[in-house]
Amino acid sequence: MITNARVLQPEFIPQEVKHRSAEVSHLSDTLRPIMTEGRPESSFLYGPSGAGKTCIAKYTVKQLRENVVDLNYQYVNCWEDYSRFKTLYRILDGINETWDIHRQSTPKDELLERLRQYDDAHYVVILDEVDQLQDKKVLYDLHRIPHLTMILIANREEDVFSLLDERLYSRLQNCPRIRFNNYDLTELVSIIKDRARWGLRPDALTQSEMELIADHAAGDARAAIGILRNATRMTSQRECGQIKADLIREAVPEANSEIRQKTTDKLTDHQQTLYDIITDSEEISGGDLYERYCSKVDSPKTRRTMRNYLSKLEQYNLVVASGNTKGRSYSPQT
DNA sequence: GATCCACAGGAATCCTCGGGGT
DNA sequence: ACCCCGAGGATTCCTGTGGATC
Repeated sequence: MITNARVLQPEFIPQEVKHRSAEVSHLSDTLRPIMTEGRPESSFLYGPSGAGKTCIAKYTVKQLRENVVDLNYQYVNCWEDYSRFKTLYRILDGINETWDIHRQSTPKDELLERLRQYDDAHYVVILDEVDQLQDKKVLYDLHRIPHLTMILIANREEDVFSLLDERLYSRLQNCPRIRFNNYDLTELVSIIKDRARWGLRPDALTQSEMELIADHAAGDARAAIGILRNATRMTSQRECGQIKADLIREAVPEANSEIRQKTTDKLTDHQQTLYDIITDSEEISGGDLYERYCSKVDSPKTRRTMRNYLSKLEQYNLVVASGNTKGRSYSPQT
């Protein structure tokens, strides 16, 4: 049934993208000075998950690379490379300058210094999930690197801009900001149709099943492709040639928990314990939470550390906190 | 309204780990 | 073998906030 499994993978970038031509041309206009040896501004893409931000950023840079003789680029996921060191390391890695860097042994800001000395083709760096960066100052430093242009990506504008300090804010506040909205139903259907066309046998998926997937994905293309991928896998396991509606419905919770699993995998044992307590208890106050946490683990961390963990869980969209000071409570994200 | 309390979260400091240099 | 250094996590200390109580 499957003719090309690659197109069902989340990181697949298609040859052509649909429904985002305005965003693509806005971004490529911003980057255009590269072609004339100028220095483009950094830009900022924001919008809900699955709205195509990462895909469009990669796609646009890829297009540009096909038209420009020489252009380096690197994709950095700030969720994974959240510290200053890791971010800079990843960026240097994109221009093969890490061959002799051994973790902490390098002097302070040697990495930045090396980037400053970089004097080759223009370098475009995509910083995805930039709100997860621990140290926003690295953005300021990167901003001052010659030949380097950043494409910043985040869910919400204010998550990034509210955390910037004065200097950086004044530099970035006028950068092009490109807003991404959720896909509507027909757009999602046509995205699914393309993937099915590229990756599945022609009769594997009917129009009404595509609409069902799109409906469950609620505007989120990543979710839609996840559902399609899972439904496809389940269908082929049952040695059936066609993806049926009931299997799609079955694939929905699986796709959702797959996405959640990806984030909870990144939690430490202590964070996981806190998360479990919160999911078990529906809603819980900070004090009760700490008590239960202490009774569950051997050597509990301090209250302050727990608060750090909680704000991390909140940032990861795993829990929601309601209330400000006294009487604040935590509940699982629905 | 003054006081107390529970809590949030920023800043400074401490602790630990891993790797290099001597 | 020893010391030193930087990074990053955890802890300590602190200030601020808003509800509860008198």
